[in-house]
Amino acid sequence: MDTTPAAPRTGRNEPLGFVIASTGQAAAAAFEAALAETGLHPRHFAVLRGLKDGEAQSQQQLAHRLGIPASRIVGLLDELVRRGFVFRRESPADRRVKLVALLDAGREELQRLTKLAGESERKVTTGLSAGEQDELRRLLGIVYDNVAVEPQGVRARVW
Amino acid sequence: MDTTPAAPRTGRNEPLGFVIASTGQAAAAAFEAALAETGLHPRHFAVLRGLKDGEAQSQQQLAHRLGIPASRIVGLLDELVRRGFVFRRESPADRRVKLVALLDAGREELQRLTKLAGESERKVTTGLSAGEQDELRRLLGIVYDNVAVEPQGVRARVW
DNA sequence: TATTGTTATACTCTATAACTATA
DNA sequence: TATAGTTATAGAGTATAACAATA
Repeated sequence: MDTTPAAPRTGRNEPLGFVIASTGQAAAAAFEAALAETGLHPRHFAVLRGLKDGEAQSQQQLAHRLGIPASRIVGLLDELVRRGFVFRRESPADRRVKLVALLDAGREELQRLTKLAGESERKVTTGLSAGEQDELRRLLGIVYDNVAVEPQGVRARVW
Repeated sequence: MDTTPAAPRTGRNEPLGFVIASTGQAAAAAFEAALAETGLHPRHFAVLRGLKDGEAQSQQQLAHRLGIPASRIVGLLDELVRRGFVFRRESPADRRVKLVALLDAGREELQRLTKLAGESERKVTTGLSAGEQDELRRLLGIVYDNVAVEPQGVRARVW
């Protein structure tokens, strides 16, 4: 017998909030699936992107900029260091601080992930004209400002 | 010093997938917050809605229809029974089966939750004309069909 | 005393599978 | 044997707070 639960049909009169939430979840899941072959999570991608601007920076600067709790950035960086994508070194100015930056392998991995992200983005936008994509962005921006608790224009960290 | 992490600014060139995902998360969080005063989770709301059509039904029918795993419906119903919103009784035809249905208090609670959901929905749609809401629905429908793994038109359960 | 990075603890969530009582 | 409902267990994920080193 069929044991898989039948999800509710998309009633045309489901609340818009529900439609947005479930579409958002599906999009996030699709992106996570797109990265799965690398063994990395979207958050690792976010960290690598946060490091791409060259200059070595402290872990806390990085975490703060990405909206990642300080206690969580450690594990993410551990994994990236373990894979040889990132290195840590002591700050000469303050020995409490660890400066982190990309290695060449990390730059390559970032390219690879960016390519996968682009494919995922293309999948998301299939069938939407450039104008429709702009319109969707605009409408979601309005919704976001309506519901977000954060200061306006600041998005919660999903990836 | 400021310890709250600064979330990344909504760059206008963030991938659309990210914009959708973070907006979806914010919408879901807003709805959950709207229900918080009742002490119930959006999933309880979904269960009550699933029961509103009167006829008593087995827990598994209900779980299957809502896309909730069988082992999870139990706890949700426990809470609703505890609050006097729902009752369980043995099926006369098959004593393994428990039929569940709304009590009057459950119907009242459902109304209350529906009202809160409506307020949340109004908050989501503030500043959007009816036409824009339709357009947003349409565009998200395209995206959903692009990325969803489920059979088309079937939405994952968020609430 | 305060701060950076780190680790440990405790807590929530959830999926899985075991278990019971019926069929 | 199979099924409905239930419960137990284990694992992932995460937030919080404790901690060591340094300022």
